[in-house]
Amino acid sequence: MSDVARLAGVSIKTVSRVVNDEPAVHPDTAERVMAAIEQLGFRRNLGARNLRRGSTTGTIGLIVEDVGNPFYSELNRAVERIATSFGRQVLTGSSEENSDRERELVLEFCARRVDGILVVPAGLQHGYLVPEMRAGTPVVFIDRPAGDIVADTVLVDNLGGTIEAVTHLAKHGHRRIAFLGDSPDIFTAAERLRGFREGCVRNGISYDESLVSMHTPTQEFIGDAVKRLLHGPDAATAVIAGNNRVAVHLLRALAHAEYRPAMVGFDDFELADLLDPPVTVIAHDVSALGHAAAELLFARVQGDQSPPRKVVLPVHLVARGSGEVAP
Amino acid sequence: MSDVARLAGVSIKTVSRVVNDEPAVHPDTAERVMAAIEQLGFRRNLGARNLRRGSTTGTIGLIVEDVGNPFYSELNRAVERIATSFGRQVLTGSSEENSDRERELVLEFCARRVDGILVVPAGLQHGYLVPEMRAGTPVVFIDRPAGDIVADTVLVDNLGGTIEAVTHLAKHGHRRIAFLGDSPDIFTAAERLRGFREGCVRNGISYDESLVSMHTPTQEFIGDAVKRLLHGPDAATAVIAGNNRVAVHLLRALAHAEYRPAMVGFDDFELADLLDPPVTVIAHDVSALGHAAAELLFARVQGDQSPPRKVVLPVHLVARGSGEVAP
DNA sequence: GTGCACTATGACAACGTTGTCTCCACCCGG
DNA sequence: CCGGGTGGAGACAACGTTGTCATAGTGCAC
Repeated sequence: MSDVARLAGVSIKTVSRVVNDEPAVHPDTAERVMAAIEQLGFRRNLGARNLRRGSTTGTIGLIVEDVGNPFYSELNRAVERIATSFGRQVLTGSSEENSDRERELVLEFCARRVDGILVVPAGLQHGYLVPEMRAGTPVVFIDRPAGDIVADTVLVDNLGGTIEAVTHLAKHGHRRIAFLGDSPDIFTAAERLRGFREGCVRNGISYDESLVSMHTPTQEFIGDAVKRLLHGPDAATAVIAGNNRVAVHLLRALAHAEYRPAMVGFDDFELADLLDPPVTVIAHDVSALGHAAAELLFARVQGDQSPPRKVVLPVHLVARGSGEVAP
Repeated sequence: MSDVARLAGVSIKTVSRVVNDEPAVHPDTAERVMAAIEQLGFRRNLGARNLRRGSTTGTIGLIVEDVGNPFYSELNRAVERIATSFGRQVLTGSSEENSDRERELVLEFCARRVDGILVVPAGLQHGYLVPEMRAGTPVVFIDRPAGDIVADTVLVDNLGGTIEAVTHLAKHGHRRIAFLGDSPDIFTAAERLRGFREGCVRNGISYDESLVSMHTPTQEFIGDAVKRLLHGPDAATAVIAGNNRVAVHLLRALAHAEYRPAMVGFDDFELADLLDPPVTVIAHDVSALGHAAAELLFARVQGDQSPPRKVVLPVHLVARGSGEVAP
């Protein structure tokens, strides 16, 4: 900046005035300055600017389990859209379902003085966030609630969705329904299992724990579960996949099976409609999830001091075929 | 920081020493300082630190067409992995295939003093990058080359891949092959079309322009193309989808067709193996693309001054069924 | 000619850090 | 008792900006 000032024969303050479009600069001077800027390829240093002005950095942080998972990348996109409309940029990070990594990312983002943080929490301990939030960094939890603090949260109706799935299968005559969920440490997985149980009760089906499998989904693990739960004389005639990862592995495990149970998945996914049979799912609007969370965050950024809010977004069953077959 | 210093009864420089783990601080003093930090919830301001030290900001920028597209989110993930290993964080942005937006994002990132930029370019004009690159911000182009400047680039073998696709179909007896590509303004689309043409020549098939359709893929447009190219007496017996978006729309358009042509897609995608028939694709390792680009970027960040490099990653055909049917 | 408002510009401090230099107290060997 | 080394700590400037205030020059009404 001082180089530009020297070249243009003005003070550095005048350069500042020009780059900030402040009035009260003579057009000729402004032009000289612009020329110097052009010639030297000057860009103002936003870091220094933010420091001096004490203003916000114009960035927000987004922490998800894995930015490469289509579910989270759709969320990412929705968040980015809102951020852009508020003139902010997005720092992203993958926690890999590891709470230490989550914490590391959050603190790093705070040190960078992001204007706010959106997080799909991996752990259940969020006390470390209290000083940050008190220091004025708003935090909104997405898809899963905070472990041990009260904070803004946007969720989907996991319970209602799974109940609906069970009811749907029961309506088509199924009495033995298996549930394959993600690790029970994950809020959504636990909640959906709760919904499964509740759904059984409401439909007069005795809840059978031996038809439930909760584990981080890998092809191998799901394959084993399929062998165990969907074969033999007492096999389940229908299965619910607890999330999109489980669903994909399950579909692959069933691909060459002689017998295909009825199936409903939680979370919609691309091409579900083109499979044979098309996959019935409990769908929810991931974009809406990101949208709502980001809107809430920016309300906080702009000074909204109202009590922490909890938003629960609706889900709906999309019947495509796989869930409508009789036992 | 001065608050911490006051509370601990030391100078602010000593606080700095403590937070930076510098030696030559008395353990008792350090403990007092730590306690004060804890009590006040102090976090050092990374912006100010970077300003003072003149060091890098520890961030890199990644610009893709759409962070929500699974192809780019996988790329994003690979980039993040490398960035993390270098202790950097990633700012992401979607250009939406709009070169003005791309430019805006790049300049914004530069103003934030990112250590480097990875970009899947939307436009063909990159002169605006010259001052930035001269100022020391390395830029690596991913998936598509820079329009009018020489710069590091990582591509996949679009030409070879499409030739292979044509050859594969020809080997299975097809002589009338349609090509559905993305907008010809996009480098990869144009390059794959070139490969299609070359593939026809090499296999003694006369290149028929009426069997080619190049357009931003929408369900409607692909549906029309299918009606036009794959019906009637002179219809194509096989079709090549120019990228993953085209493939998905094409599959949907063909889902309920009475006649299914043979098909090969460029870009692999999830569940391609579970469709009926499973989709034969020209696959390439998207993670490797991000990996290679990020590695190259960090080499530059760390001072590698060698001439700009152009890396072309191999592709390979994955025969799954859809491409192995006779006319 | 004097006073006043107004325009265009500059000097300087400050944002929150850290690098450099200096200072003081203490210990040790001679 | 003195000189020199060492360990611990502070004063100060500087990073690249911008907000505040001051200044010089101009035009205009009295």
